[in-house]
Amino acid sequence: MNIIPNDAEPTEGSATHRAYLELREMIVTGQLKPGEKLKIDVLRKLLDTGASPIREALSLLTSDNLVERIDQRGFRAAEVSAENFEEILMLRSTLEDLALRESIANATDAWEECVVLAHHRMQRASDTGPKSFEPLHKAFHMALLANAKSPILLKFCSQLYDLNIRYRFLAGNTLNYKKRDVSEEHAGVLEAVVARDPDLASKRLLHHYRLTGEFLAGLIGKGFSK
Amino acid sequence: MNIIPNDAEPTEGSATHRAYLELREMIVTGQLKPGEKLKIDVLRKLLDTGASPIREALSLLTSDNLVERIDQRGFRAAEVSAENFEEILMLRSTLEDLALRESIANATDAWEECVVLAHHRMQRASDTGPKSFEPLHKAFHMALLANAKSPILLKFCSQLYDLNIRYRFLAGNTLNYKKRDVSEEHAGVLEAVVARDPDLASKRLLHHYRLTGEFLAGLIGKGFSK
DNA sequence: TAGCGGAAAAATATCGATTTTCTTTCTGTT
DNA sequence: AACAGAAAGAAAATCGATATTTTTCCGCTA
Repeated sequence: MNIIPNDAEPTEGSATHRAYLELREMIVTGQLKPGEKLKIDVLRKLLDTGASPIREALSLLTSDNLVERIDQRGFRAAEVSAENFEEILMLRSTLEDLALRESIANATDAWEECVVLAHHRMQRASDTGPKSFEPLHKAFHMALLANAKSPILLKFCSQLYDLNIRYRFLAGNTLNYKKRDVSEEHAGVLEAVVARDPDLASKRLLHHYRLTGEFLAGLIGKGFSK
Repeated sequence: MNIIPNDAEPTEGSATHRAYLELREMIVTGQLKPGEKLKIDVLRKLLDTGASPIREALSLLTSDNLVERIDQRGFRAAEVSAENFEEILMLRSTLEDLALRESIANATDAWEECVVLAHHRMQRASDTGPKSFEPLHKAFHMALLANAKSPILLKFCSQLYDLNIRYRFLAGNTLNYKKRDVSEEHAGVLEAVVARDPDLASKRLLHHYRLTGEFLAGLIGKGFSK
């Protein structure tokens, strides 16, 4: 990530790629609501581009479980539910546990430095808005796992991260989240990673997720109203 | 496939959906080779359809990790490697273990009947060609897991199944596979599931995968030549 | 002869218009 | 008043053509 992150989407990349990033952002942040119909024509005008890039971007977002595609009936933003949230939490716990252990097993100094750096950048941005904090938060979590030589696993984790963070946005602003002792929890995980203690690191990471899960479950309540 | 193939793809569904199924089949069976460039124009003529459905189908196949998309540089069939194979095997073991246990935990008579039925259908087709056997084989394996109330997990398992079976096709014909005691292994899993013994069922299922893995690793050798 | 632009060719990506499919509304009947 | 069926409207899907980008190939220079 660089300085002046947002609004930095001029003409780089293909129209499809830009549409992909924008739509993804809109869905994750809740700007496009769960279950909402995603009409090609509306989005086309909204993003000022053609129908093809939109369709293709939406097709790609289906991979990420952020968009549902119903043949001959268009696209819609993925639904949310308490069950879905639970499932994401469960899968994240399982898969990140796996990835983190593998990552630590392959530990190198270079990787360790990347993690420390990612943590520092996230810390530095902890007082700024979610717009700059969130990407760094994700970067930190992914950096923890990045040393696992398992591309598919990492892809799954990345997807689940996005699905999870979406619930944070849907549950309201993310300020409350940061009010919690998240900072300490992160530091704890980092410490265990630097100590190359897989059990402790995993324990702390999963604890972090469990707390976040309970926290969000509380905000969410039992049901979602569209 | 060949001239006048299954012909069982009339006009049902959208052109995109048909293209998706055909391309997927071609990649899984190795008709489109790993790493091969997938030129829109070639496929367009091959499947006798427009460029849009092809592009969209390829975009959807990226979800399944069967196609790689490089922005502004087109699509290609996913690469294969010994590491990739190992990873798939490892993830499958982990995730199917999870799913199978959850599935058994939620066991109902109706589900049990579906599993028995799927097994029977697969058995009945065990002497026929892979063309009819393979879908039933997949159906059986997915039926085992289907009772887990975890759509995302099941989707992952389904994807990993396809990725795995691709290696079987790439390693040569699937006849050798069936020569093994696969039939007995399947029966063993079924038995344990009917007995609702999660530990035994999982143990047998993972054993089945481990054997298949070793078997394929032997065929594959260390490297893949394009 | 290796390396370096720089056209020409090829392929991708995108657009605008058309066709097909779904959805809603309207109408006549029971 | 309720409902089936038809017709109009809306939206998705697809096509054909064009614009953009990447790749290839060739001649030039050092």
